[in-house]
Amino acid sequence: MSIPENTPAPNFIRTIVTRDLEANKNDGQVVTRFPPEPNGFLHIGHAKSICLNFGIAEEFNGRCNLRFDDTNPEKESVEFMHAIEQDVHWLGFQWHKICHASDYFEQLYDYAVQLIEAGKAYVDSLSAEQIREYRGTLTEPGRPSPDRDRPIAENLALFEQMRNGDFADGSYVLRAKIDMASPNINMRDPTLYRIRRTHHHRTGGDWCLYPMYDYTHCISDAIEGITHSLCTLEFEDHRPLYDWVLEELQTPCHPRQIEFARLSLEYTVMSKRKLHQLVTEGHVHDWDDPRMPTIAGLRRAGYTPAAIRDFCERIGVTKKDAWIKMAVLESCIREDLNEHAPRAMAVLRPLRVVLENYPDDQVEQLQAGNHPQHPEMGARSIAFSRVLLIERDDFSDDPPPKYKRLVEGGEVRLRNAYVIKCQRVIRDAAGRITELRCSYDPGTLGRKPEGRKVKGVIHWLSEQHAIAAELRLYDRLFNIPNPESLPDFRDALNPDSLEILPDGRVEASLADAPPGSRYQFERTGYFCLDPDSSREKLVFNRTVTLRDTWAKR
RNA sequence: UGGGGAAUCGUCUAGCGGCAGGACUGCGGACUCUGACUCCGCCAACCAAGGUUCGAAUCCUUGUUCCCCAGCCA
Repeated sequence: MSIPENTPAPNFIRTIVTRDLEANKNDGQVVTRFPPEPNGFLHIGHAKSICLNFGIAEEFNGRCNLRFDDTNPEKESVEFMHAIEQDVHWLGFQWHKICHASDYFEQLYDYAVQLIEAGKAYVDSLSAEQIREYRGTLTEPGRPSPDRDRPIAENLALFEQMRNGDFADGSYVLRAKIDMASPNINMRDPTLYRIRRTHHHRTGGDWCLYPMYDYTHCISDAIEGITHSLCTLEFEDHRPLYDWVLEELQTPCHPRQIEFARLSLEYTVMSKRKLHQLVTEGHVHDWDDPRMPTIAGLRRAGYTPAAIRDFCERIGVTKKDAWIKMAVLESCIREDLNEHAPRAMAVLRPLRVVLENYPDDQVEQLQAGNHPQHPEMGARSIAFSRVLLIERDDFSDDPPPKYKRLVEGGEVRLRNAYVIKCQRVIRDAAGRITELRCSYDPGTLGRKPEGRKVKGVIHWLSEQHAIAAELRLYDRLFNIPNPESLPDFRDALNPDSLEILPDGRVEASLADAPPGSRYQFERTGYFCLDPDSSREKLVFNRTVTLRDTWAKR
């Protein structure tokens, strides 16, 4: 795993920060921030930003704030805020402090007054539609609003009245006075404040006037003494506005905005609007559904913070629009879990095996190592008896070439136990296999069989000792790499993204496993105990399958 | 002939005038009481055309393709 200890891979932002430090900019300080809007759960794309911002701060002995960009109360909530805090923390990062743009509302208001006094902002009575018309198009310049040259004193009075609630929602806005002919549309007198009589989750009913992102973000950065303000590519055209506000206001600190490419992951969607839709329309169970690309979903699926951080390191940071394959994420979690997850045996789709030459009333406690490469992880006992359960897939009455598992008349090794031979196949009236009658070779416990080679090894459970478990098998949520390319992304939803196996069995040693614990069920995949589990019924989520070079053939 | 960005193996990424390297994937093989892991090997790239230079992925010119922007969202 290539996380904190190792030197991180070079990227253009680290290069910039290193150069700034060498040039002794910002008094040798590095201060970053992760600025989510609390209007949804964090997803793997946010993890990239979190790892970048907290990672840069960590690497250069700086600080990173967690700042909530809570300027649009209509969509935000404390619930989302808490979920975000939990997720950042779970990823293993510690913020220097938690901040809220809403904490700066008073300062922001004062700064706006300064802007008005300097003749750099005005109160506009144009409607939203009119503002759009006046803005011009990509190829044609805009026209000035009739209110553009409103006298400063009048602007001041009006702005105060806006704050006092004297006007209806939407009747007035405060706009920056920049350049209606700018080729950059963001500079055509952008809106700074709008009137919204909405309860804010932190300031309650204190305000009916809320600042816009472009105005709020740069000032918040300046207030917090941010040195490097890292954001995604779509804000590149906003940088002139970011700089304009801070220059006009002569703030004590002027952070440098640097843009990088957001994460795009194949077979999922990343837009919050669409994730919202998946939840509210019931295509998934909740924000933490293991099929969701949210941090909470990945956590519930069994992903580890280390794997997610490793992933963010592996994908790199550039300005190029890139599509990351799901295989990269899966490789990260397999690498981590292969190393750290204890092994156990589980039978997903049981098939009964009766050992005809094994005493009816005998039970042996066999020892099984918890990790093949790490004996220090210990071992546990597994009961062995006359009636066993094996995986249905591990027997075939029509084996393909090179099939190494059990066939009629053939032998197979039971993992951590004996070699058995299939004598007879029992079928029901419909011809479906209901049971296998086998014999075991008592001389093969911990020993190779004599005079022959047994290639196959399969997992098993003693029927009377195994405990019931529901196994939830997850697959990709969408069946095309880029669902957002469709007119309606929901058309690409994978109908088989969840398969529930209600009649699975797991070994008894798992009876007291705590929710969230992760295991490798040998030969089938990595699983994580779901919070839906109860004493009566264990529920496991499949995090990811094992690599399977056989299945690929 | 609006503005802002980006182009390197299939994918992601390193490179900063001097042997195009790594990761994921794929394909062979070895090992194996997990068809896992591990190990060995292989396939595979500088968007194009010019120019500068002893030497160009890198510098210059001209193209091409892709992405973003016309919220009182962030």
